Amino acid sequence: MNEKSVTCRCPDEFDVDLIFDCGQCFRYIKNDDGSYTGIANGKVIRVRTDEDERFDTGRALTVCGVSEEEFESVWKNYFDLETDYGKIMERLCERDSVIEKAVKYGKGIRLLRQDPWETVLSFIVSQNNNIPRITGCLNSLAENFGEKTEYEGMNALPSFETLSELEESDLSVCRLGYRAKYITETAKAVSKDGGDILYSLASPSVTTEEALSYLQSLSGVGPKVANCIALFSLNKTDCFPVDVWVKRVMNRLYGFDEKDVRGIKSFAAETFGRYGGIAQQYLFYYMRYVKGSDV
DNA sequence: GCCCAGGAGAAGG
DNA sequence: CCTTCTCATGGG
Repeated sequence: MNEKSVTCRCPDEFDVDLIFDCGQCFRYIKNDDGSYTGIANGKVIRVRTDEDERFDTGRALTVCGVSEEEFESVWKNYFDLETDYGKIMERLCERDSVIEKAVKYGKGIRLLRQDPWETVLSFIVSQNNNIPRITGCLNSLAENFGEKTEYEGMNALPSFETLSELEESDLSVCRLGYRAKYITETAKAVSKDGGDILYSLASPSVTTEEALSYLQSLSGVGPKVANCIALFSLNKTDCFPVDVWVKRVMNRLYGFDEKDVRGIKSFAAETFGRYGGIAQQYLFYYMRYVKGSDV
Protein backbone atom coordinates (compact mmCIF):
# COMPACT_ATOMS: atom_id res chain seq x y z
CA MET A 1 0.00 0.00 0.00
CA ASN A 2 2.55 2.46 -1.18
CA GLU A 3 1.16 4.96 -3.67
CA LYS A 4 -1.98 6.78 -2.70
CA SER A 5 -2.76 8.06 0.76
CA VAL A 6 -4.72 10.85 2.37
CA THR A 7 -3.85 12.63 5.60
CA CYS A 8 -6.24 14.86 7.51
CA ARG A 9 -7.02 16.20 10.95
CA CYS A 10 -7.68 13.39 13.40
CA PRO A 11 -10.39 14.14 15.94
CA ASP A 12 -9.59 13.78 19.65
CA GLU A 13 -12.12 10.99 19.86
CA PHE A 14 -10.54 8.57 17.38
CA ASP A 15 -8.68 5.50 18.62
CA VAL A 16 -8.00 2.84 16.02
CA ASP A 17 -7.65 0.11 18.65
CA LEU A 18 -11.12 0.83 19.98
CA ILE A 19 -12.78 1.52 16.63
CA PHE A 20 -11.65 -1.73 15.05
CA ASP A 21 -12.00 -3.81 18.19
CA CYS A 22 -15.36 -2.78 19.62
CA GLY A 23 -17.24 -5.41 17.64
CA GLN A 24 -18.70 -3.35 14.81
CA CYS A 25 -16.43 -4.80 12.10
CA PHE A 26 -14.57 -8.04 11.63
CA ARG A 27 -12.09 -7.70 8.79
CA TYR A 28 -9.30 -5.50 10.13
CA ILE A 29 -5.95 -6.72 11.36
CA LYS A 30 -3.45 -4.81 13.42
CA ASN A 31 0.01 -4.31 11.95
CA ASP A 32 3.24 -4.26 13.93
CA ASP A 33 3.45 -0.46 13.65
CA GLY A 34 0.03 -0.04 15.25
CA SER A 35 -1.80 0.72 12.03
CA TYR A 36 -4.74 -1.38 10.83
CA THR A 37 -5.26 -3.04 7.47
CA GLY A 38 -8.76 -4.00 6.49
CA ILE A 39 -11.28 -4.43 3.74
CA ALA A 40 -14.38 -2.26 3.51
CA ASN A 41 -16.50 -0.93 0.68
CA GLY A 42 -14.81 -3.51 -1.50
CA LYS A 43 -11.36 -2.01 -0.99
CA VAL A 44 -8.22 -2.71 1.01
CA ILE A 45 -7.15 0.24 3.16
CA ARG A 46 -4.61 0.89 5.88
CA VAL A 47 -5.43 3.31 8.68
CA ARG A 48 -2.97 5.06 10.94
CA THR A 49 -2.93 7.95 13.43
CA ASP A 50 0.19 10.00 14.22
CA GLU A 51 1.19 13.01 16.25
CA ASP A 52 1.08 16.00 13.96
CA GLU A 53 1.28 19.62 15.09
CA ARG A 54 -0.18 20.89 11.84
CA PHE A 55 -3.63 20.10 13.23
CA ASP A 56 -5.40 21.63 16.22
CA THR A 57 -5.87 18.24 17.85
CA GLY A 58 -2.16 17.54 17.49
CA ARG A 59 -2.88 14.37 15.54
CA ALA A 60 -3.26 13.27 11.94
CA LEU A 61 -5.34 10.49 10.46
CA THR A 62 -3.84 8.77 7.42
CA VAL A 63 -5.73 6.41 5.15
CA CYS A 64 -3.56 4.54 2.65
CA GLY A 65 -4.89 3.02 -0.54
CA VAL A 66 -7.39 5.73 -1.41
CA SER A 67 -7.27 8.86 -3.53
CA GLU A 68 -8.32 12.35 -2.43
CA GLU A 69 -11.52 12.02 -4.42
CA GLU A 70 -12.40 8.66 -2.91
CA PHE A 71 -11.62 9.99 0.54
CA GLU A 72 -13.99 12.90 0.10
CA SER A 73 -16.80 10.85 -1.44
CA VAL A 74 -16.53 7.66 0.60
CA TRP A 75 -14.10 7.47 3.49
CA LYS A 76 -14.79 10.74 5.25
CA ASN A 77 -18.34 9.52 5.68
CA TYR A 78 -17.19 5.97 6.51
CA PHE A 79 -15.13 7.24 9.44
CA ASP A 80 -17.97 9.56 10.51
CA LEU A 81 -15.55 12.50 10.60
CA GLU A 82 -18.29 15.14 10.53
CA THR A 83 -19.77 13.95 13.81
CA ASP A 84 -18.64 15.57 17.06
CA TYR A 85 -18.18 12.66 19.45
CA GLY A 86 -16.94 14.99 22.18
CA LYS A 87 -20.36 16.56 22.32
CA ILE A 88 -22.11 13.18 22.26
CA MET A 89 -19.88 11.96 25.09
CA GLU A 90 -20.81 15.04 27.13
CA ARG A 91 -24.51 14.44 26.56
CA LEU A 92 -24.23 10.81 27.59
CA CYS A 93 -22.20 11.62 30.70
CA GLU A 94 -25.00 13.89 31.88
CA ARG A 95 -27.33 10.90 32.13
CA ASP A 96 -25.77 9.03 35.03
CA SER A 97 -22.44 8.08 36.58
CA VAL A 98 -22.59 4.55 35.17
CA ILE A 99 -22.54 5.53 31.52
CA GLU A 100 -20.10 8.29 32.37
CA LYS A 101 -17.59 5.70 33.51
CA ALA A 102 -18.06 3.60 30.38
CA VAL A 103 -17.81 6.65 28.12
CA LYS A 104 -14.56 7.80 29.70
CA TYR A 105 -13.10 4.31 29.47
CA GLY A 106 -14.10 4.03 25.80
CA LYS A 107 -13.04 7.47 24.59
CA GLY A 108 -11.99 7.03 20.97
CA ILE A 109 -14.76 4.67 19.96
CA ARG A 110 -16.47 5.84 16.81
CA LEU A 111 -19.24 4.26 14.77
CA LEU A 112 -18.17 3.43 11.24
CA ARG A 113 -20.78 3.97 8.56
CA GLN A 114 -20.37 0.64 6.83
CA ASP A 115 -21.77 -0.68 3.60
CA PRO A 116 -25.29 -2.09 4.15
CA TRP A 117 -24.82 -5.36 2.30
CA GLU A 118 -21.41 -6.06 3.85
CA THR A 119 -23.02 -5.43 7.22
CA VAL A 120 -26.01 -7.67 6.52
CA LEU A 121 -23.67 -10.48 5.58
CA SER A 122 -21.35 -9.92 8.53
CA PHE A 123 -24.05 -9.92 11.16
CA ILE A 124 -25.96 -12.88 9.76
CA VAL A 125 -22.69 -14.78 10.13
CA SER A 126 -22.22 -13.35 13.64
CA GLN A 127 -25.30 -14.96 15.16
CA ASN A 128 -24.58 -17.57 17.82
CA ASN A 129 -20.92 -17.47 16.78
CA ASN A 130 -17.60 -16.23 18.16
CA ILE A 131 -15.42 -13.49 16.74
CA PRO A 132 -12.48 -15.56 15.43
CA ARG A 133 -14.88 -17.87 13.61
CA ILE A 134 -16.96 -14.97 12.30
CA THR A 135 -13.81 -13.49 10.79
CA GLY A 136 -12.85 -16.87 9.38
CA CYS A 137 -16.24 -17.38 7.77
CA LEU A 138 -16.24 -13.90 6.25
CA ASN A 139 -12.72 -14.32 4.91
CA SER A 140 -13.69 -17.66 3.43
CA LEU A 141 -16.74 -16.15 1.75
CA ALA A 142 -14.50 -13.44 0.34
CA GLU A 143 -11.76 -15.74 -0.89
CA ASN A 144 -14.14 -18.27 -2.45
CA PHE A 145 -16.81 -16.00 -3.90
CA GLY A 146 -15.75 -12.36 -3.53
CA GLU A 147 -14.20 -9.89 -5.92
CA LYS A 148 -10.44 -9.82 -6.06
CA THR A 149 -8.62 -6.71 -4.91
CA GLU A 150 -5.12 -5.69 -5.90
CA TYR A 151 -3.88 -7.68 -2.89
CA GLU A 152 -3.54 -11.44 -2.92
CA GLY A 153 -5.62 -13.19 -0.31
CA MET A 154 -7.66 -10.09 0.46
CA ASN A 155 -10.85 -10.27 -1.52
CA ALA A 156 -13.92 -8.15 -0.94
CA LEU A 157 -17.02 -9.84 0.40
CA PRO A 158 -19.22 -11.33 -2.32
CA SER A 159 -22.05 -9.16 -3.65
CA PHE A 160 -25.69 -10.07 -3.18
CA GLU A 161 -25.86 -10.61 -6.95
CA THR A 162 -23.15 -13.25 -6.79
CA LEU A 163 -24.60 -14.99 -3.74
CA SER A 164 -28.14 -14.89 -5.10
CA GLU A 165 -27.08 -17.23 -7.87
CA LEU A 166 -25.62 -19.80 -5.51
CA GLU A 167 -27.29 -22.53 -3.51
CA GLU A 168 -26.84 -23.36 0.12
CA SER A 169 -24.64 -26.35 -0.71
CA ASP A 170 -22.27 -24.19 -2.76
CA LEU A 171 -21.32 -22.38 0.44
CA SER A 172 -20.36 -25.52 2.36
CA VAL A 173 -16.66 -24.78 1.79
CA CYS A 174 -17.08 -21.72 4.04
CA ARG A 175 -18.19 -23.78 7.05
CA LEU A 176 -21.07 -21.44 7.82
CA GLY A 177 -23.23 -24.14 9.38
CA TYR A 178 -26.94 -23.45 9.30
CA ARG A 179 -26.27 -19.82 8.35
CA ALA A 180 -25.50 -20.78 4.72
CA LYS A 181 -29.20 -21.07 4.00
CA TYR A 182 -29.87 -17.66 5.55
CA ILE A 183 -27.24 -16.09 3.32
CA THR A 184 -28.46 -17.48 0.00
CA GLU A 185 -32.08 -16.72 0.87
CA THR A 186 -31.31 -13.17 1.99
CA ALA A 187 -29.11 -12.55 -1.07
CA LYS A 188 -32.00 -13.60 -3.30
CA ALA A 189 -34.43 -11.36 -1.42
CA VAL A 190 -32.15 -8.32 -1.58
CA SER A 191 -31.43 -8.95 -5.27
CA LYS A 192 -35.08 -8.87 -6.24
CA ASP A 193 -34.95 -5.09 -6.67
CA GLY A 194 -31.21 -4.83 -7.19
CA GLY A 195 -30.72 -3.83 -3.57
CA ASP A 196 -32.75 -0.65 -3.94
CA ILE A 197 -34.80 -1.15 -0.79
CA LEU A 198 -31.83 -2.10 1.38
CA TYR A 199 -29.76 0.88 0.28
CA SER A 200 -32.68 3.29 0.50
CA LEU A 201 -32.94 2.61 4.23
CA ALA A 202 -29.85 4.72 4.87
CA SER A 203 -31.85 7.84 4.07
CA PRO A 204 -32.61 9.97 7.15
CA SER A 205 -36.23 10.12 5.98
CA VAL A 206 -36.57 6.37 6.65
CA THR A 207 -37.43 5.80 10.31
CA THR A 208 -35.69 3.28 12.49
CA GLU A 209 -38.90 1.27 12.75
CA GLU A 210 -39.23 1.10 8.97
CA ALA A 211 -35.62 0.01 8.58
CA LEU A 212 -35.89 -2.69 11.25
CA SER A 213 -39.13 -3.94 9.76
CA TYR A 214 -37.55 -4.58 6.35
CA LEU A 215 -34.36 -6.02 7.79
CA GLN A 216 -36.23 -8.49 9.98
CA SER A 217 -38.12 -9.74 6.96
CA LEU A 218 -34.81 -11.15 5.73
CA SER A 219 -33.94 -14.75 6.49
CA GLY A 220 -31.61 -15.06 9.45
CA VAL A 221 -32.16 -11.48 10.56
CA GLY A 222 -33.89 -11.14 13.90
CA PRO A 223 -34.09 -8.26 16.38
CA LYS A 224 -30.45 -8.24 17.41
CA VAL A 225 -28.92 -8.59 13.94
CA ALA A 226 -31.35 -6.02 12.51
CA ASN A 227 -30.37 -3.52 15.19
CA CYS A 228 -26.69 -4.06 14.40
CA ILE A 229 -27.23 -3.53 10.68
CA ALA A 230 -29.32 -0.41 11.24
CA LEU A 231 -26.79 1.01 13.68
CA PHE A 232 -23.57 0.13 11.86
CA SER A 233 -24.61 0.80 8.27
CA LEU A 234 -27.79 2.89 8.17
CA ASN A 235 -26.89 5.54 10.75
CA LYS A 236 -29.90 4.73 12.91
CA THR A 237 -28.01 5.73 16.05
CA ASP A 238 -30.99 5.20 18.35
CA CYS A 239 -30.73 1.43 17.84
CA PHE A 240 -29.56 -0.41 20.95
CA PRO A 241 -28.61 -3.97 20.00
CA VAL A 242 -29.03 -6.30 22.97
CA ASP A 243 -26.76 -9.33 22.95
CA VAL A 244 -25.28 -11.52 25.66
CA TRP A 245 -22.64 -8.93 26.52
CA VAL A 246 -25.12 -6.07 26.74
CA LYS A 247 -27.42 -8.20 28.90
CA ARG A 248 -24.45 -8.89 31.12
CA VAL A 249 -23.37 -5.27 31.43
CA MET A 250 -26.93 -4.04 32.01
CA ASN A 251 -27.24 -6.61 34.76
CA ARG A 252 -23.95 -5.70 36.44
CA LEU A 253 -24.19 -1.94 36.11
CA TYR A 254 -27.92 -1.24 36.18
CA GLY A 255 -29.33 -4.30 37.95
CA PHE A 256 -31.53 -5.58 35.13
CA ASP A 257 -32.52 -9.21 34.92
CA GLU A 258 -30.64 -10.61 31.91
CA LYS A 259 -33.89 -12.05 30.54
CA ASP A 260 -35.62 -8.66 30.68
CA VAL A 261 -34.68 -7.53 27.17
CA ARG A 262 -37.76 -5.36 26.85
CA GLY A 263 -36.95 -3.56 30.08
CA ILE A 264 -33.37 -3.02 28.96
CA LYS A 265 -34.44 -1.64 25.60
CA SER A 266 -37.02 0.75 26.99
CA PHE A 267 -34.56 1.98 29.61
CA ALA A 268 -31.99 2.60 26.89
CA ALA A 269 -34.51 4.46 24.75
CA GLU A 270 -35.52 6.72 27.64
CA THR A 271 -32.05 7.28 28.99
CA PHE A 272 -29.86 7.48 25.87
CA GLY A 273 -32.44 8.40 23.22
CA ARG A 274 -30.93 9.12 19.83
CA TYR A 275 -27.47 8.19 21.11
CA GLY A 276 -28.54 4.73 22.26
CA GLY A 277 -26.35 2.90 19.80
CA ILE A 278 -23.30 4.92 20.70
CA ALA A 279 -23.95 4.32 24.39
CA GLN A 280 -24.28 0.64 23.58
CA GLN A 281 -20.81 0.62 22.03
CA TYR A 282 -19.27 2.19 25.12
CA LEU A 283 -21.06 -0.28 27.39
CA PHE A 284 -20.20 -3.25 25.17
CA TYR A 285 -16.53 -2.33 25.10
CA TYR A 286 -16.49 -1.62 28.83
CA MET A 287 -17.99 -5.02 29.63
CA ARG A 288 -15.84 -7.01 27.26
CA TYR A 289 -12.52 -5.48 28.09
CA VAL A 290 -12.74 -4.38 31.72
CA LYS A 291 -14.80 -7.37 32.81
CA GLY A 292 -14.46 -8.39 36.41
CA SER A 293 -11.62 -6.10 37.35
CA ASP A 294 -13.63 -2.95 37.84
CA VAL A 295 -17.24 -3.58 36.87
C1' DG B 1 -18.54 -35.83 26.71
C1' DC B 2 -19.75 -30.77 28.19
C1' DC B 3 -20.48 -25.62 27.36
C1' DC B 4 -20.19 -21.49 24.79
C1' DA B 5 -20.07 -18.06 20.90
C1' DG B 6 -22.57 -10.44 19.42
C1' DG B 7 -29.40 -15.44 17.80
C1' DA B 8 -33.08 -16.80 14.77
C1' DG B 9 -36.90 -19.69 13.60
C1' DA B 10 -40.24 -22.95 14.57
C1' DA B 11 -43.18 -25.34 17.66
C1' DG B 12 -46.04 -25.55 21.56
C1' DG B 13 -48.12 -23.52 25.19
C1' DC C 1 -48.26 -13.03 23.69
C1' DC C 2 -44.75 -16.17 25.97
C1' DT C 3 -41.19 -20.18 26.62
C1' DT C 4 -38.32 -23.83 24.95
C1' DC C 5 -35.81 -26.51 21.54
C1' DT C 6 -32.98 -26.94 17.62
C1' DC C 7 -30.01 -25.38 14.26
C1' DA C 8 -23.69 -26.30 12.28
C1' DT C 9 -19.21 -25.47 13.65
C1' DG C 10 -15.01 -25.11 16.28
C1' DG C 11 -12.50 -24.05 20.57
C1' DG C 12 -11.80 -24.51 25.50
